[in-house]
Amino acid sequence: MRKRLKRDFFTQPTLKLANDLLGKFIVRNWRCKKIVGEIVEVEVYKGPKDRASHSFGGKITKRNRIVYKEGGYIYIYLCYGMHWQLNIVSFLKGKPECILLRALEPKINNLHKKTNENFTNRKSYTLKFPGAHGKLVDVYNLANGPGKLCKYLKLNKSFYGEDLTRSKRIWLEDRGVRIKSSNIIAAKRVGIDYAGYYWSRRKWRFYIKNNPFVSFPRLTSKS
DNA sequence: GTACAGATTGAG
DNA sequence: TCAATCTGTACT
Repeated sequence: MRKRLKRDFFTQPTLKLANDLLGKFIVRNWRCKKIVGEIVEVEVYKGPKDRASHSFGGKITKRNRIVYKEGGYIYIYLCYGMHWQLNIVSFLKGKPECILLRALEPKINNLHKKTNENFTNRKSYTLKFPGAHGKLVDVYNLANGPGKLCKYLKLNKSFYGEDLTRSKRIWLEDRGVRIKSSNIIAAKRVGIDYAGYYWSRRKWRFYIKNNPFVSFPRLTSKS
């Protein structure tokens, strides 16, 4: 089952959509190949009340204007001058809310077939496969963070405003995976302590329980 | 025009 | 623990 997700999926209320995104597949058409990943970790930004959101206070800028559209568009921006961050605009037109994709479980063709010859199974979480230039790449470190995720999917500024329901180079699919709510962990968002006690402690980061592909952010302060 | 901080990452 | 690297935003 491979069903492309349509507008009605993306216009769901943001917190509901965030939970529904877990287990969905993101597909990137790149040079006649498909780069695929299963979404395993997301984070909600619910402006204009949310102090951590780029649309806090109803602010509209050239950068964030896309989040005022209805759900299904891509909001992508550069962070720290070098890392792209992929967000999916959610909910209704005029509601500036979005969901940051933080980690994917990469789906690589013939992963298991190749395992016998080229893969080395070391510790529990170090599965490796030969990358583009013959170099060994750790699958678990390929898309376990918002910046690395964009690198894996080969995304850049040109995807700003891309419509996930129509685009020929990137879209989302339902492949029949269902994540039970008891297997979804809600946690504090990452890297937004500047938003103050109330907003930074909201548990709007969601990830699949026990999934080894989620990001492991360093603890900068007490959790 | 200028100053500054940031929804991160990988190296030391 | 720290620097890389650039753009939006809020000032002068």
